[in-house]
Amino acid sequence: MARTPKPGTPARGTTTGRPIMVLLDLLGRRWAMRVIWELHKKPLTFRELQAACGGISPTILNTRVAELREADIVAQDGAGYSLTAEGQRLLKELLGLHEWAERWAKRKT
Amino acid sequence: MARTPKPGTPARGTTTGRPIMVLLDLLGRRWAMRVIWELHKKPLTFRELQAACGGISPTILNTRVAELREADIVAQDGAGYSLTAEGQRLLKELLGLHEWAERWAKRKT
DNA sequence: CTCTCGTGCTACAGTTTTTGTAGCACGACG
DNA sequence: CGTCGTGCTACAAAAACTGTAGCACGAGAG
Repeated sequence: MARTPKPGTPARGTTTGRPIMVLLDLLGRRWAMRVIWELHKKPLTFRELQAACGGISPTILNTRVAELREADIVAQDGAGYSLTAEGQRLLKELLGLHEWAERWAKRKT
Repeated sequence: MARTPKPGTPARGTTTGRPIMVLLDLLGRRWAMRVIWELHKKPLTFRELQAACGGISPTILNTRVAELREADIVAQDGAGYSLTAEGQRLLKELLGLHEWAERWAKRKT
């Protein structure tokens, strides 16, 4: 499959490697943010993570997890998968999205 | 193409329609966040937006823009495409990602 | 009116990504 | 040895995305 984007190298829709563009490419891949989200509470095994994501196929989970690991967002140790320090900081930003989503859901159509 | 996820209706990997899950599905589609990002400064025409995203194909741009419009994040008027009030709030959350990305790019490997 | 220009957008075929199911190889335990 | 749970791979089918071409429309010029 495709290459993991890294800051300083071209990503989808840009050749400059601007960090935000690289990040948007990385997080814009299916399940990427969800995986980070599901690791918020505690480390999970591969299969727990798979179940937490509603039965995502192992193929793509493995791909995403490998990318996030290369990006230093997720780590793997004996106990399974967990967020790195960077990953935890990123999760905090996703919490902002959570708040936004809650308000968004309440908007009157 | 696929259905636009809405809060309260099932999204990828969930049947509950939890707002954050719905949002992660919506934003996890290719180019979705990038489109929001590129509208930060001023409204853009379809073709300006296309160029801003590095030549994204019109097919998918149109799909994304329609989804974001249904989600009340992007609006379309005579002057082109722009962010709604909701969209502007969401953009602020993406700015958090920007800061994170800048620090991330500077980390020593 | 006609010609040109830029617009939003669609058609369509080709490619890449994602999905779903099956199951392998390994280590721990009995 | 047999069984269990683990991380993960194989592979074919389906869905998403890409790239190019070009249509239909409205505004402005002649």
